[in-house]
Amino acid sequence: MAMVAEKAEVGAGTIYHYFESKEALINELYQELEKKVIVTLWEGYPISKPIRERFIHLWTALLNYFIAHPLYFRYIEQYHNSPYGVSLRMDKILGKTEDHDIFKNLFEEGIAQQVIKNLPLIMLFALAFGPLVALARGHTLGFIILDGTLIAQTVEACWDGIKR
Amino acid sequence: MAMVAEKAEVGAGTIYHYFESKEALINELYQELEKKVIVTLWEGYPISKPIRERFIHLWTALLNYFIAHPLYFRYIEQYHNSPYGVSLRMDKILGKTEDHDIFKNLFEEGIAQQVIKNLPLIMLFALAFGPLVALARGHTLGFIILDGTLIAQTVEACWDGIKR
Amino acid sequence: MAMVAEKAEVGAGTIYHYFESKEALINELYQELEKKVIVTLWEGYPISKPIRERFIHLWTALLNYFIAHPLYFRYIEQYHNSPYGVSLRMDKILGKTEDHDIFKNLFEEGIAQQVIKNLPLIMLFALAFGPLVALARGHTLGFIILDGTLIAQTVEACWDGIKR
Amino acid sequence: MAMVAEKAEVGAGTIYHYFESKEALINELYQELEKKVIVTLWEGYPISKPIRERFIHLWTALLNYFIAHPLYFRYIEQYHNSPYGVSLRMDKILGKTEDHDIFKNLFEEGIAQQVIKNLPLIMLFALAFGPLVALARGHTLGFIILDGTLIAQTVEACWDGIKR
DNA sequence: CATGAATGAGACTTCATTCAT
DNA sequence: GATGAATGAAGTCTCATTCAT
Repeated sequence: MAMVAEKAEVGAGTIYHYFESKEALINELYQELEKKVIVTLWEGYPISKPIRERFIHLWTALLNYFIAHPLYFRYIEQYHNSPYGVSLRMDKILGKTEDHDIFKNLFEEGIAQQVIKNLPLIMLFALAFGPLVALARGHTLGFIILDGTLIAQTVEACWDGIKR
Repeated sequence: MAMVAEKAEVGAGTIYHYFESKEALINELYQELEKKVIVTLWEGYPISKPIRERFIHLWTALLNYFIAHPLYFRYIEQYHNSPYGVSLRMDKILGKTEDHDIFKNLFEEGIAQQVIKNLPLIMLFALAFGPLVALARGHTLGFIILDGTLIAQTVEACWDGIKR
Repeated sequence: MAMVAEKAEVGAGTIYHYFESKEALINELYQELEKKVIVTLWEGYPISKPIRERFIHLWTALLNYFIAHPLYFRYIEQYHNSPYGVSLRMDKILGKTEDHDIFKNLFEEGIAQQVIKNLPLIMLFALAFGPLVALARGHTLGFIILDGTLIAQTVEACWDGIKR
Repeated sequence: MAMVAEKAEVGAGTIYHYFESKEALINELYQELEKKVIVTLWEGYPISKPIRERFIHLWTALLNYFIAHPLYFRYIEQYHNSPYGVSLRMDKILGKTEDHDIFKNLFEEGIAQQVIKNLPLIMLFALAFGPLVALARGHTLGFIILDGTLIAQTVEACWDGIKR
């Protein structure tokens, strides 16, 4: 908190006018970032195009967003792997938050159209986002430098993983 | 450290006869776990079978190991997402540790035989292990219950992701 | 102070237009409550009746007032047992405040008439108000429920303590 | 806690090896003081003498103890008037602690022998200890200087208050 | 070797007070 | 006069590490 206050150039106590506790600050920041991600996903979403194209759009948009905002990505990831994030996680798995809905709907439609493998949603999430997160992390930590070609190849590979 | 000492039923200072610091303890424990994982991967490894079968063996063995030892998995994952893990990670990417070699060799052979997509190794790792980690985490946190069928389907999907 | 401002439905800073400091607020509130107590004591004071009857009136009126206004009592008691109250207390002992005067005069008259024990005033105060405060506290905290009979018995007992 | 540590000439954290929290420290200290008080009360207790003499012994011993240990008295009193003390108080009223038992037994015997007024125990406590506490406080704060004569007169007056 | 009491920097949080609007 | 955001010292507590026994 001391560091946050210093970066914000305010007194230590000032933070507590805006956030009830450290925990509240962490949660609210997470939710703010999540909203931004959702907005990004919807931008230019080809709603009437085939499943595959829509998937590629979403996946690519998400990865690009994380690449463009490495701090956001690190924060979201740390949050997910922290005690703060666990309760929220349960809700998400149960489909209570908006951002998962985009993918959830896409996957369900894909299954119905027999374009996507008939696997539990959670497996499809794992197949689609597991690699994405691994890549974003690798990029953030400086292990890979992702360019358009690589991203295109990888999203294609992910599609191969989930498509029928 | 106090809790570790208590669990170990030794005095707080005793730890420092065996480990130079908390950081050293954490690192050495990680390396110990990693060795165990490598041993597991080699058990029953079908060294002369086709790439695909070998991949399926390794992937399945790894996931099963994590499912059987959720505490090991949690520790390894936390370690990777912590400051302690970052330096080590660099070394790995550069191919300095054994466990990556198994996969590295497999992937390189697969690329050479034109069975596996010609992507940078790091992308293949992401495509293969990203989903695995996501699944293991979901299982550890109680969000999914993985059975043999589900695992078989998922490893197949991962293979679809990396195969040519 | 924040809570006071909220209860008063004013801004936090507004308090400082009316009171110089927290300490001043506390002291002024105490003095206001004390005035109210004194007014109560004088109500229906049987000025021409015997010492005993006057004592019983005052004692009973005071206890009843505290029972009727438990928040006032708690405030007065806390004040007395706080650093704020100590300086004021010195003055009182020295007879500088009005409310003690009522009792002081009564006691002095009682001593002169040889109706009350010839003890230092401060002992008489202790004998008369010590039990009263203990009772009021017990009532406020819910340990006793005082009714007219009990109060009458107790004031009689207090009189027994100070009478010759 | 900082001041406690300094007085004890130990580091701030050291306190927490001996007491789980500030609250625990406060409670344990209180209980220690209470034990000392009880020991004092029993010293030279004239167990086979009349009620009156026993009462005078106990009352005088208690007051003398408080006079001799003003810091103990201040601590005990502050404790009683603090949130820490309230829960304990309930138990006491219900007669669960030893020190009240001495007086409780004495009072009950006195009531049975028709030597003491037939009032609820809590009133007798108020009549006996209310003045004692007031005196001890006055002494501690320097408002009175108590000598043997004064004490003897006051305990007699207290006895007048509770005796039949 | 083993112990565990001691350390003290640093973490989160509260709160009386100020001051620009 | 009124506001309430800002302040920062001070409070309680934690924890990796040391060292005399």
